[in-house]
Amino acid sequence: MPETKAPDASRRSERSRRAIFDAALALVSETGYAKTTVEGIAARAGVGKQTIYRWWPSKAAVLLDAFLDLAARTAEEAGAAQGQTELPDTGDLAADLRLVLRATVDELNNPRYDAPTRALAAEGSTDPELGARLTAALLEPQLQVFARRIEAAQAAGQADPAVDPRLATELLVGPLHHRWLHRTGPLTHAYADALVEHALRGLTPRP
Amino acid sequence: MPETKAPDASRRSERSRRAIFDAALALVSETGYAKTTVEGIAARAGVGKQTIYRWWPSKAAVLLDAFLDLAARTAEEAGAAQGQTELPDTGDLAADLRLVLRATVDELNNPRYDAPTRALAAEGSTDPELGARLTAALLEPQLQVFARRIEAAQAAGQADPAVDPRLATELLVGPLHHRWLHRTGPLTHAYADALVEHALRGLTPRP
DNA sequence: ACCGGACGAGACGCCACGTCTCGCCGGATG
DNA sequence: CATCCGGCGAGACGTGGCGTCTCGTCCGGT
Repeated sequence: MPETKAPDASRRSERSRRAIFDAALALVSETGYAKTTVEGIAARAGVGKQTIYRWWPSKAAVLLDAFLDLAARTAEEAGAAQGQTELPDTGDLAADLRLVLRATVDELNNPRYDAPTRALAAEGSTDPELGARLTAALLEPQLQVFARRIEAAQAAGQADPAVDPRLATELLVGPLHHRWLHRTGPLTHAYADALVEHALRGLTPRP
Repeated sequence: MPETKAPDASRRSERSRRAIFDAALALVSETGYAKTTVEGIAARAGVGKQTIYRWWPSKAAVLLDAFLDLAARTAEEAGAAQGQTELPDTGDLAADLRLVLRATVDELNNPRYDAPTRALAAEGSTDPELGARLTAALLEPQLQVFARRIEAAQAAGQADPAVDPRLATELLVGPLHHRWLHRTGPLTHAYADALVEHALRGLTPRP
């Protein structure tokens, strides 16, 4: 059963694909995700609706690919060919974590990223399939940056080897995302620094 | 300018209000938030659409009030007259935190709460006004439970008095919500316990 | 030169939205 | 007890986006 559908990807128009990405990101930034429609994206991109529905199942899927494309392009021009494959390691764990966490703060505060990220997080929390794609393509690589740096610190004796690097990562990123998502307080570099310090030191008083 | 609208709340039908809450929660649980419609809620509740639009601005607002009503009722039958005003204090900070965090885990794992909570979190992350109401009515009281217990621990010398109780709370709740929202791993009592331990102890190795 | 399939454009039925207009009914007032 | 006011259930209505479809057109590979 060939599922009655089989578009030929080799014939796909790169021009249309890019135009759709640009239109989707622009509309979401300008008018918000809720008011953005597939028809609107198609019109802005100068593209037929069918061209969108041929390649994506939903508005959210379009935005996800558009955002991944944006992230890949900005990452490419700002560093190595691939995403954030490498991580800083100056030998000072706290300093390195502060650096990356501050960068995360800046990213979440950037209006260009904030609106699409919120929309995708919202959609992903409701739609498990989209959420899985979002996590795998966007969130997981970012978490790996922290986890690998922490593993290196463990090997160097700078961090407790008994701690699961994954849990340690969530201890840093979780509060940050929580405060951002629920607008429960300001997202500042100072907050990122405090998070690093307390995650490393713990809350128990020192003798 | 009376804004051309002024429904008389004293004449409101309690019967219809409850029926709308029941219908909204049932439909969201059965068919999901996305497929739930205002028309569907009205039909299921045996109510005119106008009765819903007279009292709520949107589907999300209805669900929020319905969920608050549900939470208030279950909290009332399970404890004091008001919400979670009081918190356990056995003198053992770690044990008390484990208890509350495990309860949070159970709540997020309960399908009856999971679906509406996800929907509200999604809507609230996109709609700032609804998000503010959600945070104030639901999230903030829960965070206060942790914060107050931590403050008491600081007064008793069980926790570092220099740490902001609010930040300490986020250190516990943030990772939990993060893992739940992005389905990034299993939500278990063991995870709650590990969170408490590492938040208290920190990641730095002990000499 | 040909041919197939993606393309832009837009028509189509469908459905939920949000507004409106009916009588109806219930509980407050005189 | 009679009156009246306003929320009530019901549903009609215009609007607009959804997702599918059918056109020619155009372009790239054979």
